[in-house]
Amino acid sequence: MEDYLKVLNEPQRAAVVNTEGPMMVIAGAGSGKTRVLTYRIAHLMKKGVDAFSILSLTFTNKAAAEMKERISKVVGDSESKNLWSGTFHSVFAKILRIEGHFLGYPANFTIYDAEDARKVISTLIKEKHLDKEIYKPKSVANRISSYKNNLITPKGYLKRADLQELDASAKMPEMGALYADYCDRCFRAGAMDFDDLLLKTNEVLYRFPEVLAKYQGRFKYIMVDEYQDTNHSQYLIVKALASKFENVCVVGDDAQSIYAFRGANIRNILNFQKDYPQAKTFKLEQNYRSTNNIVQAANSIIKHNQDQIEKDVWTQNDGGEKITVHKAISDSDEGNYVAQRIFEAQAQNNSPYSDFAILYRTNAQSRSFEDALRKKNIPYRIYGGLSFYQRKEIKDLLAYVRLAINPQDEEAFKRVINYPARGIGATTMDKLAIAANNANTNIWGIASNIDLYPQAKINNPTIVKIRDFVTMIQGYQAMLENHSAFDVATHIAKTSKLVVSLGEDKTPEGINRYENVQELLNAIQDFTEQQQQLEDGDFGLPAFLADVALLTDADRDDPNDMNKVNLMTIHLAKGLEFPTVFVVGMEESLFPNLMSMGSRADLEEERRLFYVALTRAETNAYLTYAHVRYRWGKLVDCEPSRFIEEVDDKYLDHKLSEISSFSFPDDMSTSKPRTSWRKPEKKSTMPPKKPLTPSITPKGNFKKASETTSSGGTRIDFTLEEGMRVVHDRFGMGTVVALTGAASDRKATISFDNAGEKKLLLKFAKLQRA
DNA sequence: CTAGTCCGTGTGCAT
DNA sequence: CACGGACTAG
Repeated sequence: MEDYLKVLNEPQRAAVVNTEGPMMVIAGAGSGKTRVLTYRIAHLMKKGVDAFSILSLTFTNKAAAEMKERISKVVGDSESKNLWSGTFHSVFAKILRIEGHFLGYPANFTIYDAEDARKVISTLIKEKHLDKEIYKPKSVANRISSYKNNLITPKGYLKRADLQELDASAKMPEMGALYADYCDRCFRAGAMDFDDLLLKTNEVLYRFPEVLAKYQGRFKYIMVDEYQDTNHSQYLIVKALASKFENVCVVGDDAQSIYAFRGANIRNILNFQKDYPQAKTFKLEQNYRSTNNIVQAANSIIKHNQDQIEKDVWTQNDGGEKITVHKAISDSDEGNYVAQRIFEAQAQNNSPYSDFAILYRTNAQSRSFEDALRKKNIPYRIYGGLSFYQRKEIKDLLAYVRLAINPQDEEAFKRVINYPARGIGATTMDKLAIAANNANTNIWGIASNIDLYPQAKINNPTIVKIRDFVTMIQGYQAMLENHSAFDVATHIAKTSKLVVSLGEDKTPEGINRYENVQELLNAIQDFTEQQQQLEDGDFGLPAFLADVALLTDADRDDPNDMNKVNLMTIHLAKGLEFPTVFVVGMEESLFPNLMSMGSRADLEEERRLFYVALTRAETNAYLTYAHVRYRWGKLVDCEPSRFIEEVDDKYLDHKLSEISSFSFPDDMSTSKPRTSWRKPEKKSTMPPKKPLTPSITPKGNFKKASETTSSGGTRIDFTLEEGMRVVHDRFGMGTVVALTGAASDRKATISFDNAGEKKLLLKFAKLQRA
């Protein structure tokens, strides 16, 4: 048991031991915030507070899991087990599964992701014959989302003349009706979207005093991380839950508020003192993460913002290297430069690849870095973008699962009713939808009682097909009770013919899709096994599906992904740190993004984003930009970002790319030296670069799941024997203990060095000989 | 009803 | 460029 209080500095210790009453911790970047949160919880528990009465809200589920692990090292496993921690969305989804019935939702309600939500909206726009050029589904969705995050219900909307005017002046007078219908459709499908998870939590807390009392009484201590990124809806939940004991501790940094676009309200942190006049405030200003050079450079950036809480981030760390600024010729040259730096650093210092992070403003920028890293055989992992669970083939299979669990789920129904093709097409779907609207029920209500709705005018052969489909889903439903998630999922995969039809596609993309589905089944198998090992585990499919929609790429952490270069957006990098960070695409209209250059507030948020990016670095930071880059499939000229100039020049080291051997493609007239770079030119200390070929690389179109490595996944091409050493994609190294079954049912029991003993189906497990 | 093809439109970050 | 939606031929 470590003496945790000794390893803390003065303000950190004060924040940990001050357990009673409201308090706010303003934590500068790298100031040991996580440590404070962790030890504060541990400290509470050592004082005898039951973990059961502590609620801890973090930014990612992964952060929550890590925190829990660290806490259990101080107070023990059995103590920390009952701690409630996770993201707002996951914690309150759990509460809504218990309390949602007060609002008329089933416990197994579906969580609609952004795609589902947009499809519902598109359907409504079509049904209402609205002009989809004006009512763009995406902007309608954004508006609805912002209403919800501000707790404006469809009824509330009718009272808000200002909002109605705003929508009317955007030529969307039907916005209110659309919003109301959208809510109805979700409700009749037994579905909540992401915003509902917060909105409905508020609703159930405010409308049902007994529910409020239950959770107020339970959560005696509440901690909220990244408070600067909470929106109004989240703010109200915290306020309601904390109002009995008022032991609420919020931690944040206004300088790192980067989620205004999804409703985060920076005033939540700025006004905390007003909400709780007796609140104590602690400031953590000593940075332990970065070199002095990086800390000071970051300070010099954020100074340009007007809105902020005064603080002085400092460090005792060494000065360190200056930040390298590099101008690349093109986006692919930028990729090559970064890959080359990583290659050299790796060769010289033998640093692990995972020490490096490439951070960009937009997901679309990942391409050139993937290509460059792949060329050099440098392993990497991409976070975000199209995450695994958003892939079409994955969502298709999960749609069957969703239907089995909640047949009311209309988006799932529409997704798979005719996939694989069963002769139920658009015409029939239209008839079903109309019948559902008329009968004020959902599509499943019609389909499962098709005989009761002759007015739907569906012809007999089609009725038979619908009945077959319904029977199939009901069969799945019946299995849920007493079968494991893996059993049901494999059964669904087989009998729905989905996997068969995927397997027929022999194109590289098709094979990829097939493998992704196998990987999903693997994940379900892992889940089943893990749950079976727990004494109170729930290995059913509903438990698996419950928070699948809320998983992010950061939460999927495989041992095998350990030693890889990290590629992600700056947003996703929040809360992380790396020895070496490349902030790439430092160009006007990319970063700051064109969309954010309209107002001071938006621009300040971009600047905070830059601050976040730079403060991820521990020892080395690079800022790179390109002279020309492919955007929308076309070459465009770029100007260096204003943010580079905003960094105090004494912390920077400018390096210019040798352009001599570069010849522009014919279609580019701009061979004029566009040196808008006005800083005094310093002689580059870098070794002269090799002549560059303008590598307009052939687009290798293989982007698999969230990762791609130079060595593709290999099927088993050797004979397994007991005692053999093998490597698994996720579990790492292990020894074969036993082999059972035959053919496609052949299983191996493998004792993994770090992941314990697992029984794996060989047709799924991608094993390699060690 | 299906499957294949073309066209046009958008790409900002994300629970 | 890349995806989804619309259109058209069987």
